[in-house]
Amino acid sequence: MTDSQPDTGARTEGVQPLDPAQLGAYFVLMEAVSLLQHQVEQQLRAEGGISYVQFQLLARLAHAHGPLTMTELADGVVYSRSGLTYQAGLLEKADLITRDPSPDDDRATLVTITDHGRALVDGVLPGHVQVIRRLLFDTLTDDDLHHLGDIMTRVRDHMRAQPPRSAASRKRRTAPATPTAS
Amino acid sequence: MTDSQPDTGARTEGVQPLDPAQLGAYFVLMEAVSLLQHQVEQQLRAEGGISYVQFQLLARLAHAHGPLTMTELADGVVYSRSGLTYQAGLLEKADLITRDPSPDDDRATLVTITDHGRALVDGVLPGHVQVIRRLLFDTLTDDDLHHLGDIMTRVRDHMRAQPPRSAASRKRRTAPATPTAS
DNA sequence: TATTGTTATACTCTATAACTATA
DNA sequence: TATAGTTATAGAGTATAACAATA
Repeated sequence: MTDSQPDTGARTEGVQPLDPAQLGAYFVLMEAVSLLQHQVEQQLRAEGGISYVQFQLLARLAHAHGPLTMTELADGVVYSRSGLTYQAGLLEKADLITRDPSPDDDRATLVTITDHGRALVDGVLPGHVQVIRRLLFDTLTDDDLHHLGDIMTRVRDHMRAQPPRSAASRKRRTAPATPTAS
Repeated sequence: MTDSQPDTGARTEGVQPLDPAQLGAYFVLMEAVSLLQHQVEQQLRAEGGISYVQFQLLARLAHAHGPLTMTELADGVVYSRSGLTYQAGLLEKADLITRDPSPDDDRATLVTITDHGRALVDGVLPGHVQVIRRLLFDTLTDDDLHHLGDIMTRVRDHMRAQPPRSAASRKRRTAPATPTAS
């Protein structure tokens, strides 16, 4: 938080306020997911010694058919290149992944999950599933479930299709390079 | 991440795996909200110089009719007492809140939002609303909206009613586990 | 020139434990 | 004894900018 307040006055004139139902839905969504994230982090930390970000990276690698480049791996999980390098460094040190130069593109790094990494994902998954079933699915009907999946898929696709907001849009997803406008 | 892997073997035998629709809905939910959180943080930081947590605290105070104690303020927003003290310190330093001893209970601290704090919330809200409308509500029908709100309200209430999971349940969560009118 | 990835660095945030003071 | 809050401190994570190497 900066001491002086940045431009609060971004062309906000004439903005229609959300109706209470919309605002309420938004806040409840954020609150519920925040609680869920917290519990999920606890479970992953306790049973696997990893964060949710690390779990996502490992799960993505475990699900892929072969190695992924750093850029492919980052997509949607981490929002800065250096952030991914940091996480990859931790995962490599823990022998959960390996990094090797790509034969196709000498700039690229290929990331591969190790047997140890797969074992960790497999070991952690049942407990993970238990948590999300207990917290999320126990209160949902089949109809709720499908509606939720449908809604969030649409929302996600919509957000991914959006041009990176802050003007300078040339950079790809991994590095929005948003110059803290002020 | 620890070097040695903690107990992965929490009684996970016989756990029914989630079906693909459930797992998919879960992952999409987490991904979509993560993207949303990121965009929202950007907007708040750029236009108000505050984080989402700080925005929540200020919004809660602005919405309340009077001052709140630290404990009341923490509810659901922050998961450790020291975390709240830290955030309150920042907000106080920026003249967005004040902290005073409570006349009713000499152990308690009463937190009050300042005019500056209210102005900040008011100034930041239109842009905030723009962002969530553009990212979230533009793709949702009225039916989606109500279903989403309904679902997440149920999920939140369910999670708040859950007993603190981690075996050693001695410590009360920062949150008294009481519904928040929305 | 643009892209891939790493490094150095500074900063924000969170959480545990020890502590004070009051109920 | 239990609760409210603060402090000290340590650790995890993130982002920016500068950099090297390749396409």
